[in-house]
Amino acid sequence: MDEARAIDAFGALAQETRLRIVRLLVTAGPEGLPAGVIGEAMGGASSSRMSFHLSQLEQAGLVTSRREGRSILYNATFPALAELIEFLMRDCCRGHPDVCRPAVAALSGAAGSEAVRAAVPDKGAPTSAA
Amino acid sequence: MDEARAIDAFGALAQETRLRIVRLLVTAGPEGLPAGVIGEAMGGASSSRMSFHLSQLEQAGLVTSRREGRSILYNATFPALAELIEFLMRDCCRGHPDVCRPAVAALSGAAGSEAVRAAVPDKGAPTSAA
DNA sequence: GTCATATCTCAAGACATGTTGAGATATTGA
DNA sequence: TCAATATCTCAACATGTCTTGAGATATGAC
Repeated sequence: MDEARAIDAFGALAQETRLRIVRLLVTAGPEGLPAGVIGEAMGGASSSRMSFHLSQLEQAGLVTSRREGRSILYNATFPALAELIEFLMRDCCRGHPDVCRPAVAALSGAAGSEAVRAAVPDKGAPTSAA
Repeated sequence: MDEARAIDAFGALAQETRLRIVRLLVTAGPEGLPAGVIGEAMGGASSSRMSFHLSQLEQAGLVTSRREGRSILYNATFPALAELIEFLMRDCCRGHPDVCRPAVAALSGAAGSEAVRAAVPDKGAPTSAA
């Protein structure tokens, strides 16, 4: 993911309604949800407001849409989310792998395991990264 | 990291100058850089422009500042970056751990290793997450 | 104290973003 | 074809963001 694309993605996520939409669609999985249901979940947002935010997310590449009958189903673009995470991690781990370890460790739930230490590279960065 | 804080952070990163500042400060490490040097690196941005963006980043918790002589040194807040990554991973891995694995794997540079598979939890999610 | 340096603060203007409401478009069923 | 449903598109408005330039503030050297 290049810088411009990351900026678009960050911008798309920097808004309450859109961030919630993404989280909702992530939990909804690959089947997706129709715009109307998403609007309901957003507290009964107007259709034009939904359309606006959904198109912003789609332009940013974070969701995709497909028509199914009368409805248009949206789903999260998981690869784009993964790339965004990777973009952030590259920035923040470049020379500071000890910073990313806690994030990965928190994910795994387990204590700072050997697995985590193995997953995050250690290029000999300082430990006082705070 | 809660939703509101994540939105602030995403908003702060959704701007070319600010994203570059963060990347610069990450590579600069814990010693940090003076505002003037950062401005130079941003193509000679005006001091008021720098001040604006740096204060945005500081409000979002992504950088911290301290005075040292005449200069004010800024450095990246690594824990905040790590929390942001964790926030994103939680969203995107909730039920879809196979999505986060590539990101972690890309970080480690190594092929999709056992270490990575161990670091990212597998709660029995579908594999067709795309 | 005075001066130079480094940075911040403030106000103004241009531009971008988010919301609303009215109306257009596509799909389905009677 | 007609009506109902689901969603999009557009224009208008309010609000927020970014840049600029002028001036204020803090620090250190003379």
